[in-house]
Amino acid sequence: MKYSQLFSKTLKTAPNATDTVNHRLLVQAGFVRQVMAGVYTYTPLGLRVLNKISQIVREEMDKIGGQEVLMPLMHPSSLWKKSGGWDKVDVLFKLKSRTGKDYALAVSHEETVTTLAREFIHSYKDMPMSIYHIQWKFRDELRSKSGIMRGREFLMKDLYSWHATQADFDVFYAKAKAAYLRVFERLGLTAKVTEASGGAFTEKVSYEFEVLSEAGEANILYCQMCDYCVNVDDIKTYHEGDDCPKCGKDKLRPAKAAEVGNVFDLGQKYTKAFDLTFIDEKGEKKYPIMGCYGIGISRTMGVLVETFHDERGIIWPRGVAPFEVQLVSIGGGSAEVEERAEAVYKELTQAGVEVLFDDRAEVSAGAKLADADLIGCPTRVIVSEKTGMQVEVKKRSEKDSTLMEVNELLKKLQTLKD
RNA sequence: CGGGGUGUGGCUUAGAUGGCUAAAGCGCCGCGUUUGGGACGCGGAGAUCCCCAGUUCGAGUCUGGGCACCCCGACCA
Repeated sequence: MKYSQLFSKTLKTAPNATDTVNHRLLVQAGFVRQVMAGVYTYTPLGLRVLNKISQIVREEMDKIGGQEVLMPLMHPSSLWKKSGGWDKVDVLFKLKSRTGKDYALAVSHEETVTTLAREFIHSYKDMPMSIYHIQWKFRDELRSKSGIMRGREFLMKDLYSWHATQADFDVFYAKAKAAYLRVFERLGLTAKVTEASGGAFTEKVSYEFEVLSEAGEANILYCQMCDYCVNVDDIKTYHEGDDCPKCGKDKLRPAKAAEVGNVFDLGQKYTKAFDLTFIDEKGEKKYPIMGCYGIGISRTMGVLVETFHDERGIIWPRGVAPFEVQLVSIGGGSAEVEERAEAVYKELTQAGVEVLFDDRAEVSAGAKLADADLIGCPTRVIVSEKTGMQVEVKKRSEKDSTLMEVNELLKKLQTLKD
């Protein structure tokens, strides 16, 4: 992609009315635009990141046997009346059709998915089964905030699983937790498995995946010697300074964190409410055990910016960057530099490298470098009169740059991929 | 939903006590000079001053109502 052709452009002056780093940088660098409170448009640049996060999540869900589906945003009110959510869920958006019928916008998809599963799950042989989708959710928050970290509309991956026995559920639950940790590791984030309440979903303990962040809303207590972590807003048993209940080797420390994922043991709550039954080996009719597992895709994008940035801009981890390389030509007056940069662009692109090529001839070197830092692609490549037949390569996260041949650069990029 | 704040070209803002053609920087268009950390000159386009009422000879400015956005809190399937 050539910067001159790119739909979005960077802003020189920071946007007004942005409370958090992710909001300011994402707007300034041109990844998102706010449409109204808590609702955002993702530009081509922003959508690339969202898609990369989705893809990593998708791969890990597929690995544990999840099958991707796509369920709708708009639901009939009957679905929500059946579960009680129509009256109980205060953040539910409700709407009326022209003929006066009631509909709801998806807060989540337990109702829809359980209804769907009734069609296909009839026997213990149909389980374990898990399906997921990546779809927008709507929640009528009293106050959205923190940029894309708490929107009224947000992208979420939600997976649902059904099991004939609790033991089978427990096996899958552990697999799902492990998959979540792999997702966040691939995203470059350290997520703590955190004990929390099940909210309106279940009486049981649920697990949240929390990333330490000042922009987060969760208050957690965690142990630095082991992986113990608890959400203190939900579970008030522990206090700051208490000995770790798991390893006992350290005192619990308080921190702010952002919830990027969660897993719930729903038991038979929804299978009973929607009368989803199966026949077991003995011919007896039973309700499956159900689990649900969410990852906030758009929130995670915000958390990534909160986690990876400096005073100049965003520093995207390799796996989620909109482009792997930002190629900058300096000395735009020179036809020779232009030609060489164009050739490097072609060579990298043809080798399968995703390149954002700042081909603007009339823009000063300083402006281009500042924009490259702001947008935050992991690798910056400069072609100028100084670089001769080589290119200057610098990591966004590092200070020093190196001159090298394009071939060397390609080899290096390949190594990073593996 | 309670409290506080803000609404002026695409963006960031200035416009005391009401007054003449609404100002600047950035961005945009044209011409020229520039090109290793946000260059410069000259010329130009672009504004229903959030909306609706009202007060007044006269409203971006005052009054009332509404809407939107932001912050703090509450809420957060």
